[in-house]
Amino acid sequence: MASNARFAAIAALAGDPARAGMLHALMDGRALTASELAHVAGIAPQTASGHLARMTAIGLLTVEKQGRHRYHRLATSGVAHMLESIMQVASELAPARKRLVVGPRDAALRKARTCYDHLAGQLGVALADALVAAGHAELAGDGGIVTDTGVEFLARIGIDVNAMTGRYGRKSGRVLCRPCLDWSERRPHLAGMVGATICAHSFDQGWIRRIDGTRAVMITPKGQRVFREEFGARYT
Amino acid sequence: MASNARFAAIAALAGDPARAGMLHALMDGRALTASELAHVAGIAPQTASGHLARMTAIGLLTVEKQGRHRYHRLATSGVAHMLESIMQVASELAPARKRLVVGPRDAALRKARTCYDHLAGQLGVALADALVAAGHAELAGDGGIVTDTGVEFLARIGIDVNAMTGRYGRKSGRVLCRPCLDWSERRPHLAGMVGATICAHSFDQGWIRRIDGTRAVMITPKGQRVFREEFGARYT
DNA sequence: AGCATGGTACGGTGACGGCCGAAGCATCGA
DNA sequence: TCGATGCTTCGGCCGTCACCGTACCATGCT
Repeated sequence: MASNARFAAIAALAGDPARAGMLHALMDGRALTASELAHVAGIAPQTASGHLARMTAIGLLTVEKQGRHRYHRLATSGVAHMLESIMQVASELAPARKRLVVGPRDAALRKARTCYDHLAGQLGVALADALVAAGHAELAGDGGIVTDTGVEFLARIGIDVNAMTGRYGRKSGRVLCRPCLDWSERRPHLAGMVGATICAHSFDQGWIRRIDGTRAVMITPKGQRVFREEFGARYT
Repeated sequence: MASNARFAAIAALAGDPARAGMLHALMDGRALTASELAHVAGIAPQTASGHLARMTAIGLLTVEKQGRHRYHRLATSGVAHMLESIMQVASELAPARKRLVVGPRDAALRKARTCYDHLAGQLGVALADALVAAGHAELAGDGGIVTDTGVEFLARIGIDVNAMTGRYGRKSGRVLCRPCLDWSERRPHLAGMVGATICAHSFDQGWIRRIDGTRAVMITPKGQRVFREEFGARYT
């Protein structure tokens, strides 16, 4: 079939180290400028410009210009999911010895970060674990659901898991969610509609805040209290 | 982080047209010989051999030798899922007008085929629709579940959805399943543990049979009866 | 043993593509 | 209006890699 060419083109775009770095940086769902992306990829701005143009042309990225800046972001959540699944394979295939922490910047990422539109890292996994332990959610490799008590629990905290129903095409009578395997913790955390809603609410309430311009987030004192006492999450 | 290199290497391997063709052919979960793969990719055997060696070396494929044949297959279901998600992006980004049927071989694929370990095409979608319509399953973009009546219904047909529990790491009290977006029908069908079990059972019972050496399957008369009368599936 | 077949190294060729320097546009601030 | 900044286009260099012809190894059949 003809779509094979498209498949190869997309995978090839993701297959260059420089572009992979940019896509990786965009995995937090934010929009970054060409200069920022050039910096994270370690290449000259002209080179980055070319890469970005190609990825935008094929539809992996969308760009919106504001003044003299051009903000690039992942075009769809499907793209984010594709990147996730490649990372998943990459970590499956990684030799077991290669599991060492490389630096303080990495440590912050492992602690808590965003993964496109939801929370990951120790925080993300701990929240997922806590919800499962309390019987508020059920997770398996194939999928997951939020139980009735979970819906109630989240509503009490101020999170309406039905708010984004439309966007995720929910037809079911139950609240479904998607597990997403964490590359640092190697355990599932909450993604999909529910994960995105929790993450957005956490930013809104000031429970978490972005660290400078990275995917890493810091947990505010208020967040510490909420995550530990309300959710019952346990993390170091 | 260092795993970025692995990410890029994997995506780059998938990003070559010839290799993409081979991976695509392996998406049905079967093991194919180097010659067969060279043929579907339209390249010389030596070239294919090199490609296969590289993909095996990085862990995308596994190979088992039988006599003078070497059978290659996708290493893990994670690899299949990665390929799926790339195809998903490729079809999202495809221009709308490009949706034409190209030939009889393609027609067979659209009718019914395997997608790694489960059923896809019109048959796969029709089965999923029928199960949802009967209240036996619930599907959304994020995930899906088989209801209690669904478990009972499938058990009556001879399909034990709990049989493969271990392999899929199910911890939940409910039977979860994974929706997989069909590239030809553009609608979700049943994947994951449940989809794999149904597919395997359908082969066992002689409801479907492979067409020569392709991903396409034909529906036997017995299968026609079962799918229509038992499942209540509607397809042309 | 002898031959055919499936599959794998090796070397050379050609092309695609990543990279940056230099130059050109657009936008913002003074 | 002038300069600074963000970004893009152009041109040329260079490395990488896909490809196949040839040759070589392994298995199986006769």
